[in-house]
Amino acid sequence: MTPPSARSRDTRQRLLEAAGEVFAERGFRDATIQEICRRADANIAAVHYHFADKERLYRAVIQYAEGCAGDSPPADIAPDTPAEKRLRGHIESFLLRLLDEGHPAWLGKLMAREMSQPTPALDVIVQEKIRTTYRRVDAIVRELLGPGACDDDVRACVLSVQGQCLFYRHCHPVLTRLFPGLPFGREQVPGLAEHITRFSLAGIRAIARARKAGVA
Amino acid sequence: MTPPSARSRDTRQRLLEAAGEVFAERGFRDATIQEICRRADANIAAVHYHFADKERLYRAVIQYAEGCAGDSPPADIAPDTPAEKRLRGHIESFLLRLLDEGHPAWLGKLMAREMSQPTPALDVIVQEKIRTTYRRVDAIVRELLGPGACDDDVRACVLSVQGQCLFYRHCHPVLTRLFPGLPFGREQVPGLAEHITRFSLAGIRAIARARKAGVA
DNA sequence: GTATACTTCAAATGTCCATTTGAGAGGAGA
DNA sequence: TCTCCTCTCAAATGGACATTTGAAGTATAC
Repeated sequence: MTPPSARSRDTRQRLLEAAGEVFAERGFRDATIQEICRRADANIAAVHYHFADKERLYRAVIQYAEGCAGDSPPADIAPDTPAEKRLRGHIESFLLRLLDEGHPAWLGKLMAREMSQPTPALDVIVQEKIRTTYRRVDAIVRELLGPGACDDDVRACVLSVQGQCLFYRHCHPVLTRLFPGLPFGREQVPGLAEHITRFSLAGIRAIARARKAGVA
Repeated sequence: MTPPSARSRDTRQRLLEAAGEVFAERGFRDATIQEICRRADANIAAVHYHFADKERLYRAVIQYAEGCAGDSPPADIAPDTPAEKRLRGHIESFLLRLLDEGHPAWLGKLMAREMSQPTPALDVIVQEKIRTTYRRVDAIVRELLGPGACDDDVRACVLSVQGQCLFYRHCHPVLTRLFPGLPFGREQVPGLAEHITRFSLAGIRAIARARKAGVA
């Protein structure tokens, strides 16, 4: 047994990157091993040597992606920041992850794909990533809604916030067709975050008021 | 030349319905003609006889779907209804179209699929359907925002509303995993519509206020 | 330097489907 | 009844890919 050589790790790495791109662009089924290997500049058989088969390659990509984008709560935000600012911070970093075309550009796309067209990998993703993000937003919204908030209201508000953000990823193809001139990339994130935050804060406060009125 | 017989139209029809289901469930690529024909109780070759090939079958399904779900603005709402009520009406009927598991259950799913994973058919859909829906919401939001509203604000608000609605379709697989007990089907539409309307009305008003403050 | 395990390679192999084919059923009109 | 269509059927055909194979190549330990 020899430890994996540098060359081997290299090929493996290149395959993961290339596969991430291709899976994100085309989806699991439409992605071909040939194209992945072409982009990774590797032999067809390399995939089967390093990952056994296409499905396990896909699983490895998902794991790799999860590792890349650490949990990344906007780390530069102190925990005692007011909830309004934390909401703004979350929305901005979430949008950035979704719209960024930079390094693991494919990460957001891949996740979005899993959400609307799940493979067995989704179960793992939900457990390990989505739940964490959800809890963070849950805490923020709960604080904004105030002490008496019922779980249903909290959940609905969290989903309203996340829904607004995810829209720009899921419906990107529609947006580019509906507004041919307008860009929806990382440049637009601050502006979008500003809007979604303002919109959502007002929404959350309205739910809080309605709740109190209803209970009283 | 004999006009298409009743039997023929029958088979064609059954194929369209079955294909709609299967395409919605599995996507264009993963759907197999075999399964479509099995569900339609038709022979494999029937697809090629009636539609020439898989792609043209798909196009026919899209057209058929567009025909089915007419433009369906909540028709029972008079045009002079206040904008708040019209917003509520739109949200409810839009959600219903997205979450309904009834007759053309696959319609919403198919559209959602096109949005995040477009085929060439998306261009047509945008032109013929999405733009229409967009314009309707645009008018409502514009009225709510008041006369001075700039186009950017209107657009952002429209997308916030649509984003919240579409979320429940696009992320349905995630929701069922994140909240295993909770249902997200047509039964839930009134409650969801209530929340999204309240949330969005407050959001839109906040944007209107911010606009005025910024301009003044 | 050579033996051994790790890694790459090009060329099969096999499978899953879309698509084609040619032979018939069924029905309307002469 | 005969004939010409329309429509259905079961069995090929063919292509696109994932996967396998066995022969090299390459590094590392000794």
